[in-house]
Amino acid sequence: MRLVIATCSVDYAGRLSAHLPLATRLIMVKADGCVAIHSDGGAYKPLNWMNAPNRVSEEEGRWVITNPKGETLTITMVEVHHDSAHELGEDPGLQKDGVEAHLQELLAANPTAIADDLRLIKREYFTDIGPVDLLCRDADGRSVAIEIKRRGEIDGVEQLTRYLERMDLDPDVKPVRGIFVAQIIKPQARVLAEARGIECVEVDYDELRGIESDELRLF
Amino acid sequence: MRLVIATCSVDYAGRLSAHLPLATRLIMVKADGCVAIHSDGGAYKPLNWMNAPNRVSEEEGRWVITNPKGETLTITMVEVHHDSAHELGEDPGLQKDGVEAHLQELLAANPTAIADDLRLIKREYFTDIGPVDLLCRDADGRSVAIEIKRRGEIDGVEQLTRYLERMDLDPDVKPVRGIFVAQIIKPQARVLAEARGIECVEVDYDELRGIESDELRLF
DNA sequence: GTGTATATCTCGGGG
DNA sequence: CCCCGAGGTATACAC
Repeated sequence: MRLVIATCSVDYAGRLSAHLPLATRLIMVKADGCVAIHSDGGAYKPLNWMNAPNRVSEEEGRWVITNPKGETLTITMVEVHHDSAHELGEDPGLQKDGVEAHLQELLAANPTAIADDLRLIKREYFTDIGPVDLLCRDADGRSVAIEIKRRGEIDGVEQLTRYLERMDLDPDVKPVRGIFVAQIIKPQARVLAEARGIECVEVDYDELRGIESDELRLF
Repeated sequence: MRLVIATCSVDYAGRLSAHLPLATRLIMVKADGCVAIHSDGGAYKPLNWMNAPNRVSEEEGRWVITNPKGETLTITMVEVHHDSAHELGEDPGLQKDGVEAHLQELLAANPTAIADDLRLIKREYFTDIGPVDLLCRDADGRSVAIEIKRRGEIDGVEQLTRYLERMDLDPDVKPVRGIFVAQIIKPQARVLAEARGIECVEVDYDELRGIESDELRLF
């Protein structure tokens, strides 16, 4: 990784045009060639950047970085205050716990935590407009499409609505019951869901993990 | 801005849990206190971070960064390879051209670029579920709701659908005509839009800018 | 503060 | 390659 502190101006031309007036900034060049220009504040997002793959042409006081789409990032250097390179090596990568996929796994294993008459038919059931998180059947033999979110907002209701709309085109499964499941469901999302006949269920991640480990303990 | 290259492991506990095994990484601390941990590849997004405002407790070989929500980022340092600080000063900030707002301005000034019988009634017309980008009227006196995107995808169609649904509740404006406008409309979005009776129009930003400057030239 | 929409979103997975 | 969905999304802006 190369770290350059320089007084520079920057221009990006690509999906939009963006210009940075002259100021002192950090230019970070990673081993894969990606370049990011950071100011001394404003969260982790750089002011300007160019992802790998790209080609860097480094001339006297002027770097031009071009990617395969023809987008360019031009850095005009007025003064370089610091320039160092560091060997970092490969990164083993980030391990996450508590994302939607885990919630989906737990609920697939315990669909009765959503409604007590559900049994799982398929995880990631593919319609032609996208995958339904869980497809279940209820005690009446009806198909139940379940959309799972960590946070239940309007987007998720729209997503489930699209799937229901699509599945209802098949007379064999129609009418499909819809359930929107999340750790927290925002009031607006709840209103929209219920107006469309979609049930809302809030679940607790830690509690589900508890159920899971209780079941494991039985073996 | 402080730049530290260190062999470290990192743990984040907050909205989810995330762990970084021991490796050599860049730790960037900005003047506003935000901390970002970068590997030597993988675009501009750090592996882990903590935005300002936060509190940093820096002990021997162990940094604990806590934010007001109680989320914590713990960095366990095994070896520090580099540690430098740099005065960058204020950044004048990024100037952008070509974002959705500009497209909206251009189309508000030239609604006939969308359909030749349109005249503008209101930009950012507020319904109680959100703002319609442009509200126009056509030659037949019908209300026309226009949603503008740089890239036309399914989300935008859903958004416009919600507005149309809402506006159709008012018998005085019903039925409202909907037009989805974007520089590029993805096939899926087009299918969904047309299935819902929403027209699709692709526009060219540079061409619109041309129209605009031609009109200015007339004065 | 909540709610809504944008983003050069980034990133990963599947066809 | 594109499409689609998740994200500790972040960020800006209106109410």
